[in-house]
Amino acid sequence: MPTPDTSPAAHLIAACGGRVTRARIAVLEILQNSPRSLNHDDVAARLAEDGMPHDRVTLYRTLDWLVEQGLAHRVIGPDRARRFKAGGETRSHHAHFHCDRCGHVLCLESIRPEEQFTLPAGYQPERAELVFHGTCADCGRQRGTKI
Amino acid sequence: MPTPDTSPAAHLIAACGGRVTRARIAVLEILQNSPRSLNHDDVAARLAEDGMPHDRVTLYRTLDWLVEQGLAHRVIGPDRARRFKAGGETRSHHAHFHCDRCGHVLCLESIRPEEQFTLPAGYQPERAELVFHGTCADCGRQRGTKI
DNA sequence: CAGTTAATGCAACATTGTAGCATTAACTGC
DNA sequence: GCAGTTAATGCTACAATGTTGCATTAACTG
Ligand SMILES: [Mn+2]
Ligand SMILES: [Mn+2]
Ligand SMILES: [Zn+2]
Ligand SMILES: [Zn+2]
Repeated sequence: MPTPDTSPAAHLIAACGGRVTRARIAVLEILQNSPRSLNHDDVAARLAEDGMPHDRVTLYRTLDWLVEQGLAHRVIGPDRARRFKAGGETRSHHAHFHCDRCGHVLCLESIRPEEQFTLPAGYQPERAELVFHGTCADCGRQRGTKI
Repeated sequence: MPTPDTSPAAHLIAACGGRVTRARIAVLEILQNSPRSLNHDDVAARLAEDGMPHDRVTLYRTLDWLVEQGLAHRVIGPDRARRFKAGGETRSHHAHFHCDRCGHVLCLESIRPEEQFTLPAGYQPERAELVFHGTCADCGRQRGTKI
């Protein structure tokens, strides 16, 4: 029986008013420790590695909850699977880069497409999603290496 | 037994070198006659209305073929279903607008995000997808009317 | 520590998209 | 026009992703 979790992740979750469960702590820490966005399967695999597997449905609900609370954000990608990353994006909505070689989705925090474009009359945009496709820095360096 | 179809759609299909089938003609004309993008179900419903229903799988393959040939293009949207619109987009890759009220996806031909942004060193972008979310011109005009 | 209730696990289902293969129909050459 | 060839279609079964309902568990409360 582990002592009550006092990790930063646990504190963030507690601050939202929800219950601080092992699943939420573990998932949020996995997102926080990953440099790139993860889909449900990625998270499930890491949970299993760490010896705490969870049901598929729990994972869907946990990730949705983290997004609702602003502790994670969804990344739009070309495949049908949703991807997630730690941190909200309501304020700083940034662009993303999808690598066609390794399949990773990375955040481009420096690029914020909001208010960069003038829409035709009548349209009332509330947010913009910008996704680049191509070769990421890692894959561009190691040509020919299949990750 | 209808006479050989000499519609513009049939000519476009013939110019691609593929067989000019009823399914391809009907689907392409449906896309051409729609002001907004359509998903597979939308197209299937219109085909059924016109008295020529087709198998689900045929529709998937037909739409994919039209995109391969450059006669249609895929629209990225927030839901899991792909949407299609007549016309290629290899050259003029434009932005799209997703209306949160009526759910329609519209093309913003005037907005082309390519080469508008400078990426961090190492990234080699090949194309960009830009999607706005908000209220479309129609929904902004007719407040409270549910389409 | 016991009681309350949110969170979880499980099973079943829904949606979207694919693969294999037999059948049909569009083209080709006559 | 007609027969032969083969691309396209229809059908079935399946895969991947996500959702719903409900019984059980575990996190909080006092
Ligand atoms: Mn991001
Ligand atoms: Mn378009
Ligand atoms: Zn890469
Ligand atoms: Zn609208």
